Amino acid sequence: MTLEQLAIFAEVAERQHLTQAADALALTPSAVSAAVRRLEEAYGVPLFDRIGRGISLTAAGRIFLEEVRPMLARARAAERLLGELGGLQRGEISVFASQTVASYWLPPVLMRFHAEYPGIRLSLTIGNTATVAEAVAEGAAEMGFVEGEIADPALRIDSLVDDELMIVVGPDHAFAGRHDISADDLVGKTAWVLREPGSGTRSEFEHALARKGVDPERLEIALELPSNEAVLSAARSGLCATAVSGHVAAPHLTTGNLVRVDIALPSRTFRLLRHRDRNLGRAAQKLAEFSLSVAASDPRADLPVCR
Amino acid sequence: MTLEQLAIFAEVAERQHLTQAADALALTPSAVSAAVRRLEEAYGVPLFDRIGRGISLTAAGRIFLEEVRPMLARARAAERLLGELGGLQRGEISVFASQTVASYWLPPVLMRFHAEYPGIRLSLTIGNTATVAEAVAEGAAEMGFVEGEIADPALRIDSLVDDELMIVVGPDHAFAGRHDISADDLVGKTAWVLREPGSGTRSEFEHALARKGVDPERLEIALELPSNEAVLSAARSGLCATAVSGHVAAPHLTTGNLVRVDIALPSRTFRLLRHRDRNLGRAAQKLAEFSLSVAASDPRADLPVCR
DNA sequence: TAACTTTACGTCGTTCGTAACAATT
DNA sequence: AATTGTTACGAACGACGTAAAGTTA
Repeated sequence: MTLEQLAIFAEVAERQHLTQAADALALTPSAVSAAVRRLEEAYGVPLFDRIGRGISLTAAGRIFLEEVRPMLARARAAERLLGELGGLQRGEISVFASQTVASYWLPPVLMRFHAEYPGIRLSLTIGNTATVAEAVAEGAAEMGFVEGEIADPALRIDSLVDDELMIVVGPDHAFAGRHDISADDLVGKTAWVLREPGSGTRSEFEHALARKGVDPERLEIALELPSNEAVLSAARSGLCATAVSGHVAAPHLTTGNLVRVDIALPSRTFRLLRHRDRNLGRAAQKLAEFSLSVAASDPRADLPVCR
Repeated sequence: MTLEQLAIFAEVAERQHLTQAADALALTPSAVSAAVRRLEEAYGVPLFDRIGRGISLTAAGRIFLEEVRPMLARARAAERLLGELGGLQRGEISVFASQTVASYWLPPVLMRFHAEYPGIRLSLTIGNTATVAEAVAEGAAEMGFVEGEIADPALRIDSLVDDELMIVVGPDHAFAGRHDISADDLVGKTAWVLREPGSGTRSEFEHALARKGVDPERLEIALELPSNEAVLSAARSGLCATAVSGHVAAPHLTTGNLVRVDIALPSRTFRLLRHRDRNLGRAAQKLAEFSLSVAASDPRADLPVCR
């Protein structure tokens, strides 16, 4: 039983006229006749009565037609879907990303992509760097976004934008506006509100301090909070300093709610992870290009006041 | 896009293993590989990633698989249906029949058929002789049952059983038990309750009387009733006579509720109508044979006391 | 005669299997 | 070395079109 046979059968059955059906199908009456006969003989069921010089459905044919019609509809739907999957009209992309990039840099990229290709469903899963890399390697994610270093031979890695870890304070804080803050001032001269231990931001900050010769243990930590927005709210009070990703701080710096402290911390890079061998669908490929071009257009576009 | 291609795709997709899928499909890996490739190239959509020495679904492939699975299920259902339509497990037979045969002789035949082939749906439509013949000629009915003569070159006609028109009265009626009733006695010696003008029974009765030299107009008609059971109920009172088909009267004669008057009226024949050229499905053909054999087994089987 | 379906037959394209090949574990 | 997927190629099969035949209105 072939889809073509069924389509031919349906066409003939609905027109009750073999020649007209043949025209509609762009076939010769001979081919149509043969196709119907094959279908009938394969199952031993007469579907049409050859009556006089015409043909008309048998009872079995009528019943079968009821089954065939919705089936052809499904087939056409599947065919259309397959075509759309090749184009950019339909699809589903699974993206894994680590905390910061998922929360700050990525959303506007995804939204812009969605605006351009509304038929593509995007699903974003947040995980740590290892989780993201594993998902991409296994194929659970089409692509991943992480901050920081990663090394996996199965992965193809592209740098996107630089992210600066920065120290911010409220405008009323003693550090605000000053350009002579040294690393040593970070201990004793201010209280700190930081992300919780285990978070990427916290560990990066501590490593950065250590590289500057400051023992993180000596910081006066007033509070540990489990979200970026929480520590920023605390800093806004002017009673403490905090350290966050530049992408996190950016919107607050532009409004003047927060002020950056003029101490350089090492920057890290957002990276795009793709599988080395696995082919991306056209949609996913487009999203990857999208991310790369957004990143390339201006690595600092989202950090207008970070200098 | 072929059903076979889809089946192959689904098999490979579900096993994530081309060779195993090939075994399951009784094909060579080569054929399976080629089939998948054809499907992919026809629509320009990579459905599998060839990764290492294995293959795994792409995102597009996963989505497509969700569409393909229910579709293959439908296809298999249609295929099964087609097979069953050829056998006697499924089907639908439309039968047209005229009043008397539809109401009395046919039902037990249909019930016996149904008991043997419960998967076959029977639909019975009642009409007059002309309606029935037309339905069969047009194909609206697989077969028809009528009483009396019919002539249509498109129809194949078989005689089934004889039906006697008979005069019946209640046991208290003056005619009951008498064997010396003549045709002339039918006028003036009893009141009549008859089926309405236009019914087959009424017109046949009047023609029969006319052939016996009795003017139907002279009958003392007390009441005209539109159903066989109604006239029989009236006759049971003993106050009138009536004329009905032997098949209609039979059950009442056996119980003694009614008595037949010993006057011979011409008999008519129940006939089976089939289209001369149109092929019956196996089920319908079986039903026709069924009717013929029931009729042949004993033409009087349903008329035990009609003599 | 005209309309319609079917049969006969040659041709072309598709799909299959065998066998060799390439790549991975 | 064994497993797995792919390519090359020849053979079998199926479907199509042309042309002719059979049937009916």
